Amino acid sequence: MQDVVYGNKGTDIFYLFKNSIMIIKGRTKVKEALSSSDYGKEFTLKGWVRTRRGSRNVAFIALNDGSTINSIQVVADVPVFGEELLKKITTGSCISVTGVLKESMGKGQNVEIVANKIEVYGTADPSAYPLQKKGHTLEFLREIAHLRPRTNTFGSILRIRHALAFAIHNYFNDKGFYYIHTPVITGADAEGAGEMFRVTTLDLSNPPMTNENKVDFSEDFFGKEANLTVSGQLEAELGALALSEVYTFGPTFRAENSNTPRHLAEFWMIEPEMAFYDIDDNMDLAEEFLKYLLVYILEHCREDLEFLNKMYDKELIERISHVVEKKFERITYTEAIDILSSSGRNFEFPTNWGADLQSEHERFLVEEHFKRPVTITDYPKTIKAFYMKQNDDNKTVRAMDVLFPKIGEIIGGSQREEIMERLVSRIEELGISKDDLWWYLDTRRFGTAPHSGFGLGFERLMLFVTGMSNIRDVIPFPRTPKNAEF
RNA sequence: UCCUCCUUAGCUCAGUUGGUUAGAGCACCUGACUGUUAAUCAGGGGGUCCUAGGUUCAAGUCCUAGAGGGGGAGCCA
Repeated sequence: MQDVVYGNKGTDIFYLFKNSIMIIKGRTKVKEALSSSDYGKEFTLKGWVRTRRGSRNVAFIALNDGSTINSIQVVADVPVFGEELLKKITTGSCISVTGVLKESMGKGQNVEIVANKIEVYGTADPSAYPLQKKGHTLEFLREIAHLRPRTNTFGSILRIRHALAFAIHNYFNDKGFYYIHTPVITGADAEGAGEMFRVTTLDLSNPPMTNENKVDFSEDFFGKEANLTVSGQLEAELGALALSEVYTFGPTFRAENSNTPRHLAEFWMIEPEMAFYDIDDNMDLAEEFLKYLLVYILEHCREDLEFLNKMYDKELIERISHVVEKKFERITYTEAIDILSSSGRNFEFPTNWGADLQSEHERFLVEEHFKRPVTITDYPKTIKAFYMKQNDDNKTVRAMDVLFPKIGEIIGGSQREEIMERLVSRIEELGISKDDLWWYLDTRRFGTAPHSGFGLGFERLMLFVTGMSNIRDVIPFPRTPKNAEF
């Protein structure tokens, strides 16, 4: 690598680094080679073998290094390399190939590498290697999550996952938001967002006990009960009431016994929190944010999207584009109930004001009635969290849920209650311990401000963007009830 | 957690009213083949029928319980 000299033109430094990454120690990535037209030039490529086929005289090796969904065809003369070497090059093996780029004689690819030198880094016993050239079910691939990144499907998903995460940081950074790291271990037990995983170093077979015959957590590592976070929101609010606009993006844990294609015990959540935003500003941000991310993926992950569109979901790209183009519908909870009850539809669960909307209701609104994403606001306070801003009707709160086609609720958020008296009275009504939240309440005591925020489930968005139907297939190593393998 | 369906070869599945030695395609192995595209052709090996009980002369098949998985629901992101 060349020395990096800081100088007059910052952009030069960027390109210096960029080039040094494209070609590392003389290695070229498959993606670069495939888009090259330097016919006759020698390249060295390294990657994993997808298939090998051929005849007595010539072997064709499909080589993939994950830089793109496409594999490059390596052509090897059998007499030159010998059957002994070529025998080792089976599906799943890892090789280094040095050869000359040529226009392909065969159909199906534009360029190919005619090998001069092949080195086998690692063989993969074909009778034991679980991945075949044929397609596998997603259920089977879940059982071999350590190898599934080597498939076309999971290569695409992981590249899209990366791009989506990158786009999230990009969006917020450009907009002047600060990324803050909220704690993964929390002593606050009052968030009410679900069952929590306990964090402890106590000896579970012989824990210290109090006089009242309860486990004595004062002896535990933190001197009190501690859990894995179910949300970074309360801490994010602290950041927003100092830095104005912040966001979190980190792992979140829920110990709910949820066995569905939409729930994980460990998932990633994005939680922006903004001072001086009311509920309408919040909705505007959520819509712009989602559309930015979808456009980013459409522009940067085209080949992967086309693959997923072809193999799993024929309407994927069309659906994403549709959401980008349409203005999200905005209605209140009360309006939603009216639409549902006058729809003439026979729902399994009848609608009545005060009850939460069921999946079937959300699907009807999004997929049949409006045919576009719907943001529902002003829910009854009885079915929403304590921190949401109370409306003057004394019945509803300034909550907002964004509902997406196919996957339902993708964003849940609200304007927050910034008035101390109202917040405390709500906390007391719900029987939540005020003492545990002293630090949160201090923000309302000292320089409180109107503010809003929302939570976006990263894997839920991944479901929408990839067209996958099970959330276990959009995270590398899913954690669900009875499953923490790998 | 509830409802429902499923579990047979490495993978995907068939297996009739319970009845001899449990099958197929693909994969794998061997061989053939002058550039293949999920290569093709011929031959071969490969089974704890999820687990534990039970009914029966006889269970892959019927019954009970359990485990794992899919779909739906609830909780939610």
